[in-house]
Amino acid sequence: MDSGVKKPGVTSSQVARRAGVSQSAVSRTFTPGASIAPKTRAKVLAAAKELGYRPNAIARSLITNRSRIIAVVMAYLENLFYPDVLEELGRLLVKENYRLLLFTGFIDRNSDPVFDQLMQYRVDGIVLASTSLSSELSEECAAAGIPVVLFNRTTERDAVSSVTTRNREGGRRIGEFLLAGGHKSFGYISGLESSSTNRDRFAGYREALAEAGYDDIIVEVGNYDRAEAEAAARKIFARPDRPEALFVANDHMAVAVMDVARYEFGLAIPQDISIVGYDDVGPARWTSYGITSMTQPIKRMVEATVSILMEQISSGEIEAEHRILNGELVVRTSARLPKTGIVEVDGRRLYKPSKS
Amino acid sequence: MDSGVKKPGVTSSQVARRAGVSQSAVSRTFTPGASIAPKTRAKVLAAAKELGYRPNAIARSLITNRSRIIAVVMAYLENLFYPDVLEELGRLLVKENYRLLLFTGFIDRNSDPVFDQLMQYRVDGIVLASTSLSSELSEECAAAGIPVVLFNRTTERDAVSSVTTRNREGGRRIGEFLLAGGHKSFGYISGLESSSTNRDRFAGYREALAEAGYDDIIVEVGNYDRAEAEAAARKIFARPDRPEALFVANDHMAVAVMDVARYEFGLAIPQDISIVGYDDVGPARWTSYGITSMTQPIKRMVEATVSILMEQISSGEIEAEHRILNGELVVRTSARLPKTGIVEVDGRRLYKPSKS
DNA sequence: AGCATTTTTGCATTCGTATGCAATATGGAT
DNA sequence: ATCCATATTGCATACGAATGCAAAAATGCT
Repeated sequence: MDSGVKKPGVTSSQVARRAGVSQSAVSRTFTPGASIAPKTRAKVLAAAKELGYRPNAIARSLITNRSRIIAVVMAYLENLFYPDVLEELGRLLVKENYRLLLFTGFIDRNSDPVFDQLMQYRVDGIVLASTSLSSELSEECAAAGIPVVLFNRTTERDAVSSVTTRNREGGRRIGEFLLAGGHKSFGYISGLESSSTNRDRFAGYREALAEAGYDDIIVEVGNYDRAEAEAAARKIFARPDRPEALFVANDHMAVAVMDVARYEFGLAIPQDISIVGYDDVGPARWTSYGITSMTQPIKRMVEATVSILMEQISSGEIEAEHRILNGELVVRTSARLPKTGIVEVDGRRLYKPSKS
Repeated sequence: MDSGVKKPGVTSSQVARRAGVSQSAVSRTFTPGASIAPKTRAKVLAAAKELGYRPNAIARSLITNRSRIIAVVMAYLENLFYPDVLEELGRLLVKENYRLLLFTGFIDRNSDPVFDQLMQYRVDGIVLASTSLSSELSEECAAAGIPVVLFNRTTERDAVSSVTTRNREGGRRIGEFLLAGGHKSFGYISGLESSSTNRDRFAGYREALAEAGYDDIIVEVGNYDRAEAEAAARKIFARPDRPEALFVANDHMAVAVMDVARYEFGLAIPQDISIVGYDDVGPARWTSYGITSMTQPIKRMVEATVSILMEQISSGEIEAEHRILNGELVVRTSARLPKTGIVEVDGRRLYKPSKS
């Protein structure tokens, strides 16, 4: 009842004494590849087990100058895409013997406390999902030799790597799909206008439509937010020239838009309106929604992220690397089907037009 | 290009030299409440800024024997309840100047590597959500003076605290609600049968029904899993004596069950069947589902969790504490309404029968 | 100014582990 | 048994910051 102190914990010296060896021997026992005789090692392990010893990662970090911790900054967890990413990141990092220090919420202000904390723990790498970093901060990381990977975002900035999918091609594919479905008027509910992801998706969509002669897209801003997406949907659906086809910048918003369409405007999907989303997130697959959506291959994206980190950590070279993966357009029930171009792969229906 | 080494980073000694003071002075500058003259402090801060110095949290932890890291073990992130919890935990811990080390996936086996890692980082506390801990492990934590809090689960085990809601009363309330709605036959789709949460919810439900003379509840196991819940729903809906009312142990499963009811069995909700869930998770609020559901007050649950941790950390006393909060039954459209007992509070409709 | 307090400072040590180096032990070949 | 190459060990030190202690400086009081 006195205290307020955590119990000290067993140290390598205590184990050493118990095993009748030096502290160095204990250290070497727990250092893979170190020079230690099997017999000594066994003695040490026995003593360690008796005392309940575990190497102190903090002390180790201090001397190796490696924390084996990766900071992950992630916000917007209400979009199931990100929890999925997080779970996969956790899995892979553990496999590489790294720990995941999570920062939720955004890094927005300039001299950010979150960033400070992150640097104080001397993390070995940083993953930024649904968040960016000011240029000063990213340069500071580069200067400190800490690799930074943007997840599902990209930037021109030096020394910051990124993992994305071909958002522009994705947007284009969606445009082509809707055109092939025979639609004649088009709308778009955008994500955050400042995000590269949103810009690219829209650019591709617009290109595809423009090539077919459709230059007027009805655009409203949803900012990747449910409530804003609902508001945007209401504006679009209330128009006399309501579009026949609507691309919503991600599924998280598309779900909300579909509810507005059906329950506030009495629209039948896809008879009255076709809706296409992006991410192929959990709810997109639920029967109530069945959203036709561009897939983002989370597993491969996370693999790429981790591999960039591992590579840069072990080489010490922080040269920006940009991995861009392919997605697929999964066809479900939220949009009218084109006559051709739909193929079935592993039980999923994809849109793969067979042009040159 | 040679290297593979992280840049060493600025140390307190370098700052000290630059500022013309001792290393101690630098340390005291960054230690709140330490004895340092304002003038000296200013000099140090200036020098620190010039050099880009940040205290090394690792080195600090080593000597203070406090990592200011809380380990959070969480699985089952596809249930949006948990990402919500995680976000809130992150927010509160940062406010208390703690960091969040996340472990995804379950702790199942006995001598678990995850647990080892967690102990190696000398975390100051542990939060277990959607996961438990074997008795040996929890005792080991207690012995090491590390507080452990179970989130949304409980246990009889000494030295492990817990935060839950009144699941039994919740189940009972749901039973009463369905009875008041005039239903005559009842079903239950269970969560993990080993979880305290599931046991308590079902116990309360059964009690309420038994008191009204209904002893036969049709039960199928969903294990808190979407696919299993769908299978369970199919079994129940295919019965000739399909129940009029169905309590699904959480919303994550209830969503799946509703889709099966509507799209595979053509059932109208709530005309043909009433469905009630638990958690009041995001999708429960979406118009397509509108699930009548027992709320779990995430914010207050997280507050309780953090406050238990902070208290035990600062006192050094690891005495198991069990906080049990109240939930409310939010009434939406997935279940037939009783004639009385529905009140509106802050725009939400709640079921609050006015019995003694 | 002189003395007593209080505040501020620097010194030296400590936390628990890793590692270069020199010393010692081991094994093999002769 | 002797010698040499190799494997293993312990010693001593370093990592970066916090802190008890004593010395030094600043302040208050008469």
